[in-house]
Amino acid sequence: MPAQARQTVNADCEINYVDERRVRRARRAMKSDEAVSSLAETFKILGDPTRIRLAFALSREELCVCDLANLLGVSQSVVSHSLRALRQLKLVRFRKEGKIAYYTLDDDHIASLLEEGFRHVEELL
Amino acid sequence: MPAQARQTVNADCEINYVDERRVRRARRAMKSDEAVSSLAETFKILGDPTRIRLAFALSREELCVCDLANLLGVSQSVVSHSLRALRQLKLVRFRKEGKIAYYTLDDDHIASLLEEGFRHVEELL
DNA sequence: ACGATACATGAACACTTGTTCATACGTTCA
DNA sequence: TGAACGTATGAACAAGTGTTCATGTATCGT
Repeated sequence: MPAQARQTVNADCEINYVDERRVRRARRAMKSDEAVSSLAETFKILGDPTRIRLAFALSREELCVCDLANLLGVSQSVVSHSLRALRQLKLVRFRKEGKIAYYTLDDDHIASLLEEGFRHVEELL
Repeated sequence: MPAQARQTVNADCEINYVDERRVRRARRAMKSDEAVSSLAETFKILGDPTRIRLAFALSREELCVCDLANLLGVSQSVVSHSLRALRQLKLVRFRKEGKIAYYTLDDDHIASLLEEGFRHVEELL
């Protein structure tokens, strides 16, 4: 047990068995607070069935708000609010053609994220 | 405009311009409700800075609860509660050695998810 | 056996979130 | 210009969430 271990201070466990090497390696690898909280917001937005279905559909097809409401079987208001959330995080983008707004995924990373996520959960069924 | 378009019914927009082909393609590609809500729960759990840092650290190092608390600078209770959430979704697993619980990521998909997610957000900084 | 340690958990609270309802905005068409 | 349509948004409420505090359980050293 390394001597420095005793330096670590935590209200609940001021312990002396801490594996300092592992902690230090983990600390060095850790991402910035900015990146972490930004990623947390992204995951939080995707942590909703409606928005997942929206994003997934938009990763395959460009669709307008009304099409999306029909596709998902939810109200136009829900779609609009949901799209706003996705828009604010730049997950989707849209173009307007007259009064119709056509949405698509803004980022290939998000499509990959969804693919990878579905691979994960489908493995557990 | 295809005739079937009129079949689509939605309280807010019973429209006739719907692009039926796109909607049908999207509907066919859509994942099952089970997969979607399961993925939503996974993202929801990861939609929190503390749990992201926990998961990310555990993707690099096997660590005990107290090490994690020290690493993240949070209370043992927060770590325990957070790990429980991750455990319930089978995102982490642990082994007990005496009174010490060593945690690791349970699934490579989750590590990929985090990597892909960080690539996404770091591109927007 | 006893105290200390490492971890888990339940309750309670402040805070956030998703949905609904109503309404507003911009565009098209007659 | 006015009505109908597609979309956006604000307010309000129920439901869910993260944190704290207190306490419980299991293990270790003495």
